Amino acid sequence: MRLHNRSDQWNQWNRPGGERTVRNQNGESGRSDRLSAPTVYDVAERSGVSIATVSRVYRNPDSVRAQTRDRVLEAARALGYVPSGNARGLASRTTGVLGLCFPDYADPDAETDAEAEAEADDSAVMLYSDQIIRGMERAARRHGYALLIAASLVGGPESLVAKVAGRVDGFAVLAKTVPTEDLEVISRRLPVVMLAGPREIDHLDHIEVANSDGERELARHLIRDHGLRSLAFVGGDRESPDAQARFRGYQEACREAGLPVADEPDLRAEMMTQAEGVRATDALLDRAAGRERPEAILFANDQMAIGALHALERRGLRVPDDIAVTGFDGIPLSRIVRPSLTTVRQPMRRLGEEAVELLVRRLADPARDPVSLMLPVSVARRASCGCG
Amino acid sequence: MRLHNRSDQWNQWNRPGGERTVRNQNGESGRSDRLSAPTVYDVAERSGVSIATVSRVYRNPDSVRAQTRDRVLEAARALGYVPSGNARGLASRTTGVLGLCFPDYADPDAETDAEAEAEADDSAVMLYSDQIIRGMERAARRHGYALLIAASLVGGPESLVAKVAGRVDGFAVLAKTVPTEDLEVISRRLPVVMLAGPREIDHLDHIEVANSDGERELARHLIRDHGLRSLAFVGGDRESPDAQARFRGYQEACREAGLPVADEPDLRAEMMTQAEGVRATDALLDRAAGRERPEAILFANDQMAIGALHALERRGLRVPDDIAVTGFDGIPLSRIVRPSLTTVRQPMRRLGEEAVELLVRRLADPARDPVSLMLPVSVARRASCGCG
DNA sequence: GTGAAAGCGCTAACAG
DNA sequence: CTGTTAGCGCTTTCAC
Repeated sequence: MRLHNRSDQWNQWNRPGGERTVRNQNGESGRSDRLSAPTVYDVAERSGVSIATVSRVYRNPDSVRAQTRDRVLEAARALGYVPSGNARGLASRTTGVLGLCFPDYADPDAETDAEAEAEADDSAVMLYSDQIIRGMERAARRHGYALLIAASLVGGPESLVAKVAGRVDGFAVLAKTVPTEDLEVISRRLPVVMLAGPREIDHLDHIEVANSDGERELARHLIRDHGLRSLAFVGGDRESPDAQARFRGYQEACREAGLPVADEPDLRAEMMTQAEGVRATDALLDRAAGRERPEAILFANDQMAIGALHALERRGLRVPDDIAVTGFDGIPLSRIVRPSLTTVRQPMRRLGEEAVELLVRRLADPARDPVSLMLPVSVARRASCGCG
Repeated sequence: MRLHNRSDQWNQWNRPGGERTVRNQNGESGRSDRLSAPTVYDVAERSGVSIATVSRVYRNPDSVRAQTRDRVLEAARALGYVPSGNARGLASRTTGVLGLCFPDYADPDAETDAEAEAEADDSAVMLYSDQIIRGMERAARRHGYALLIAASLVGGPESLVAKVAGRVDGFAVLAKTVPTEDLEVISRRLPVVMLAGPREIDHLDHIEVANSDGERELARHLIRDHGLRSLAFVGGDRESPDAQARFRGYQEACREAGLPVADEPDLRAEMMTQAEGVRATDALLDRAAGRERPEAILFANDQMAIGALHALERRGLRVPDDIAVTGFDGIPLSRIVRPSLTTVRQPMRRLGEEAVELLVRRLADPARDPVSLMLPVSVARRASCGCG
């Protein structure tokens, strides 16, 4: 317990703002004043109340007599008082902010010209995180939170992730964004939810998308409804859990239907871009030159499928009459290309919303068991498979 | 100056974490520990250095001997230490975060089903802020900042804007988002940049888009290159500075060309949606029933123009042969519709990037004169005017 | 309903 | 290179 707490001492120790008062007495004001913003002390002094009351006016207005409150608010306005989120957070140990870390798809230093060119292709990728951001922002707002976003950037101990972690009450992480090791440490101190990837750390909440189910249903549709029997699958990076799961769904559908089950995708593309879709298609067709070509090519994402559409057109093959094509993701472009692309829609916006719900829920009850959600997807039957 | 500062006293006063140590001695650990996160004191103790050194390891790693640093880092890792952004911000008076306040386009409580339906139309609006967010996030990251976003929501003294303002080093505001009065107060304490609207407060930095120039050039193109002489303009809300400026550009082009200059748009639509575009088109054509119809309709945004495309098709009018149509904004959909829409592209992504640059610059030099940027736009000549 | 006291966890001179 | 010290501005019991 504290000794020597005579009032005069404490005023000096606890309220070193004596100089602030002097500054105000000097009549300084206006723009250049920005460096030393007014504090509760200034507002308290000007309105003749204690700092506690000023605080109450902002935290819980009803606990202060209306007259007092108005005096405080008026003083605050006159002074240009803006409560410091930092001080508030420090004292209350909450920030009122949720966070999102997502992968750094685009190089921030990229040439602006090249950007413009690449935008068409690029935008599909970006929309993924855009949608999640949108979903999170809305849900967060509904719960009274703001959203702090940062694309990941590897770094020293002072990485962006750490910065985010230190400024939020909890946050979501897109798969492959933050080193598992870091997450291990951070998640011991605040709620983290993993999005759209493997769970990695078992005590975390976690949301994934039904990749495998979606692809299985899509393949089933091709087999059962269109009677196709000779399919080919173009996968993605071996490391991508999404691409893996999609291939697994494809395998399952083949197995179910009594078709030969491939061990591996007929082809893999690392980046899963349109360009790679073109390449893959050409390779596949060249390879099948002698024999009969597949009746359908299933791609692990829309980008590649759209590339395939171009490649096939160039080769004079009609989609879906000569060959069917499908994608995965349900990016906006998929609805627009000709023929429109049959694909599996991912609920990205909802992913963001659910992430917030999970965070809010865990904040309310840190002891609850880790949750793992699997969001359903839906097959969009369009022209490229012979529907619509 | 402080009296009685004997070490034993000060340890007790300055480091009330004595209890924390006890807690650790109790051997508590694991998930439920989340409430009392480890601090610099814990890390310092465990690694046998002072808190200052711990701090240095994170702020300026090179100022600490490698061996010491590793000890600290190891202790931090073991403890699950995450630096508190709040404490850091409070002590250093900076947050390393920039903010963005944008309008609350979509009701966060909207039915999710209805949302899905509305998405097509909705997405155009949303993309506006999405693009800005994207631009800001990238630029912010490049400068080492994270981005805090929040759609505006009116409220008491504790509005979201205030929350954002209290947690960032500076922020951007989309026009019509924050009450000017609030901005007045806030901008006295930290840098604010106004985006895509009138400047409102004259000492603020401010970026707008060359609405008037764009529309003028577009109208010129119609008049000079396509030889059209009878034009109609469908505007937006009387209060919208954007819509106003676009109409002004249209007027200028008419004046230049010696055509009759309208005082008012031929028609106004408040919301500027596709549906209103349909309505406006029908109204315009019905009104002109007897007389000859205009050779072109210029809409204040793409949404309406796209609605017009539908309406015209329904009436059996061919675009651009029977009548030309133009929009404004350059939303993705404008490139996709048939005929593709001639429009004016807004550099929304760049808006976000420039906003960050302005903020960073002002942070570096608070005394510099307020800047007002006007971002150039470009006319996209496509099918709906008879080009492409 | 209001005030006084006691920190929240970190940074930032300033010494050594 | 490392430690000591003095706050940063606010929230929070506890008294009154």
